[in-house]
Amino acid sequence: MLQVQFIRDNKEEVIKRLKVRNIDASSLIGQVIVLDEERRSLQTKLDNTLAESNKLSKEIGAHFKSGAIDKANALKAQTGELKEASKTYNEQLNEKTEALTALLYQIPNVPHPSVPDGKSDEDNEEIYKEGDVPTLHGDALPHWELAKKYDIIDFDLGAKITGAGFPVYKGKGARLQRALIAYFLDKNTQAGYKEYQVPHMVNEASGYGTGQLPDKEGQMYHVGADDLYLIPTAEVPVTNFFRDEILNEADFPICCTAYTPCFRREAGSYGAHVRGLNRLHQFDKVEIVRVEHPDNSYKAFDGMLEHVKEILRELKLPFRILRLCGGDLTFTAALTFDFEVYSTAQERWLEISSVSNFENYQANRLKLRYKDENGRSVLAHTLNGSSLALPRVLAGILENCQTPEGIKIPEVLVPYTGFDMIS
RNA sequence: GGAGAAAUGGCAGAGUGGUCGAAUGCGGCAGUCUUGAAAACUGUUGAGGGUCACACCUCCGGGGGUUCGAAUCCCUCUUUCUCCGCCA
Repeated sequence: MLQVQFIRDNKEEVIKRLKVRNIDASSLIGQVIVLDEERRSLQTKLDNTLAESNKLSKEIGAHFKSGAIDKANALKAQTGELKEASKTYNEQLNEKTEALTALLYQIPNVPHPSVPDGKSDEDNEEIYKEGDVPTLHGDALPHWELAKKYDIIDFDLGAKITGAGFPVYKGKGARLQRALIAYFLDKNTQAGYKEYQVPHMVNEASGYGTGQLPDKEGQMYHVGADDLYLIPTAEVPVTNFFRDEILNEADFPICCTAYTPCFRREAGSYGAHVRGLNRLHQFDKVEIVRVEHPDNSYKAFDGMLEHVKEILRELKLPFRILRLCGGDLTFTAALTFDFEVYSTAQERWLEISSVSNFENYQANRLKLRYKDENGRSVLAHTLNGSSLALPRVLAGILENCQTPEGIKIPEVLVPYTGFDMIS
């Protein structure tokens, strides 16, 4: 969430920049400022009451010690009123604080100045394109047909044992998945990201920390008996490593990578665009997460883009990069670039990576800070990106690398798969 | 799953109702000494709110309670450790 202090100091700027997201936040912002003033005024009243009460208690103690029981009891009689007052102030203060927090949760991150206006994904700006779209043979198939033809992904079997959106990978398909995971992790660790294996369920506090809760509750699978959530992305457990931490400047940069399955309920999304691997309830992803000094976060962001580019280049997949417009930007991000691979057989672009800088928006929820040179606690910046999401990369490979003889495995993956052709 | 013990500042560890935001040691930082370093010595060193700055307030695993007053007593939750059971 945004810092109240920041909102107070930059009221007009915040409203102006939130307009890029097509929202008029002026009323929300106004309420925040009023509530914060009320909150602080109550805090002062409470503090003063408590101060008086503390003072009396000390005097009572002193009187008891010196044997002046009468004086002590006389003072005791005075404390009741103060106690009542502080109780009332405290309740009011809690109400205000809760109301303020609830409001702050409703305000999305302020977009970076470079974020273009726009309403939907159609307004995203293509800023980069690389790779040649292959010319496929006449019988080219979409990946779900190829998956069936070569018996490498079984959607029906997944539906039988679990439900729609939970595919079973078989034989060379399973091996190719494992190869991609290993390859991505190797690329990431070579680039300086530290590898982690993390729990696939998180508690409520972690959900709040990265912003899945309270708003997107319905998008996560919830295990009621133990009140845990299946992670929708490794971003959640990894970023929450740093919840309530105070780092040193020397700790930067912090670069993490983790492979996890990702679970998403994706309620209400059906139709042609979710066919096959395009949208799943469970999929695999290798994620990169960075915690950075605010001065360095955009440089780190560029570095992440280059890193993802390098991987796609090695896989020889045609891709483009989009700068998301205000309307398509996720709630917590200040700037997001999406990577899309061109699916030749489907004749459409598939999103395979999303790289975002959250600036200090997540850090404020997480209370993730560092000590600056003056010894002050300052919020750090967090960033993350997919490097990469498996299903659509797999779809891209299957569709773009198909030949009449079979699927030709990209060269860099062959050491991982142990085969160069699926036929 | 059953029985018991515990949770205090970066770490270790005192503190069982008032003068405790908290002894002491280690670590960190600054200084003295030194050509420099080490050692020694001196000082300093948790977080949040609040203020122009002070003052002041809150925080001793989380939440609630008793009391004029709680790190200290009570309830509850969580976590850790030991023993038993089960188990990949």
